Amino acid sequence: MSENAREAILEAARRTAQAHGYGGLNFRDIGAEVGIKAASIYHHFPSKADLGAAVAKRYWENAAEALEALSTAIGDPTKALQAYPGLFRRSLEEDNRMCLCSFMAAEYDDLPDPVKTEVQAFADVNVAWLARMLAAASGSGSECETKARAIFAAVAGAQLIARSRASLDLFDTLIVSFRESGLIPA
Amino acid sequence: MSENAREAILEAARRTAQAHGYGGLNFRDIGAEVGIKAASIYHHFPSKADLGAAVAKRYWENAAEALEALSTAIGDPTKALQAYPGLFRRSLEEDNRMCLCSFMAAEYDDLPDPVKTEVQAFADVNVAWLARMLAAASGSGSECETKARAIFAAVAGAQLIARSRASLDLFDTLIVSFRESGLIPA
DNA sequence: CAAGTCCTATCTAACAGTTGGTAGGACGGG
DNA sequence: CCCGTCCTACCAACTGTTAGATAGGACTTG
Repeated sequence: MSENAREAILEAARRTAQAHGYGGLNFRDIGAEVGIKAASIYHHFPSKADLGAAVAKRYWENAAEALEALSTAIGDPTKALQAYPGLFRRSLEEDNRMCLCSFMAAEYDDLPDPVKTEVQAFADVNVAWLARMLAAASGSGSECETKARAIFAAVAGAQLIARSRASLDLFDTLIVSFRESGLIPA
Repeated sequence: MSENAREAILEAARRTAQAHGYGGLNFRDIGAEVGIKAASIYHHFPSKADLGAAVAKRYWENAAEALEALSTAIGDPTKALQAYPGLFRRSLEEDNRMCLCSFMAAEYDDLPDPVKTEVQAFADVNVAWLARMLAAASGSGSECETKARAIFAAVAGAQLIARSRASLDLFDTLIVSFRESGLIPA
């Protein structure tokens, strides 16, 4: 139960943070979920800030992997772009949770610096992937990164709004709307 | 100092909530900002939930007024639509704050029911106004409300992302991108 | 007018619970 | 025996909330 516990802590913390944010993280609840006492978590993470940063880092690393998997599995960049919002949909499917980094973007003022860094990395990873897909799909454009940022922001916003209604349908409708307007290539 | 104190409390709570969310609200800090002790706030609001609901309600009421003022001042609905993101920009201008209700949308799981209601009212007010402008601008369409929701979500997302970089420029760029893609009428 | 009564707005003081974090010991496997 | 892992027990800070007191003004009443 060495690396096992660490993994379990990270996983429990991620799930909690996706529903209640960084501020909603607390050692006792995480411990209870893992089957460990709160104080024991300090054996794996020296502080809450470190745990938060570790969670956020793992989060964007997993996102990066998922994006790579998506683009290699689908091949066609336009179709990969169409599948992109599905990743955000999955968080909503998991008990109406939201993207960890969107939540933390809201909490930005109260985040320890190391956590802020990881949150930004998540956005960077997404924008970079989107820009690559856009470039591959339309064969050009220095504005690819700008467009990528717009797609990222819009999808994050759709998730936020849909969450406040606990409605997957609303999320789907919003994405369709983005597609019809031309924000996301069709 | 009767209604005066109540006003001051609401104002301080709004400013705090726009930066730290509902969870970031606490009676002692609000009291200190107003120049009153925490316990005295209970003379004006029976509980934190009530204060939160009052703040959120006033927030969307003010938003509704601002939207009316915008559309009557500008006249042309297309130009009013173009000016819409400016309202969200203003929050960022005020010390990188964000829309109260976007923040609370993230905190949705932890919100008392009366607060949830007011948060949704804010979204409704925005969508209704946007739908009206869209209908007036393009003379038609039952999908106006759908489009309105998409614009609302995208602008909220842009604000969220821009906040996490503390960058007004980023916000402006995102809005321009929405306009160029056709999401917001040009 | 004076005295008594009430209301409003605020205070001090404390409560019970929760938080992040620390100190020091128990215990099992190599 | 010692090291990795976990524990119990605690602390100080902070939370929402309550109880009870106080100061001052307004109203009523003798």
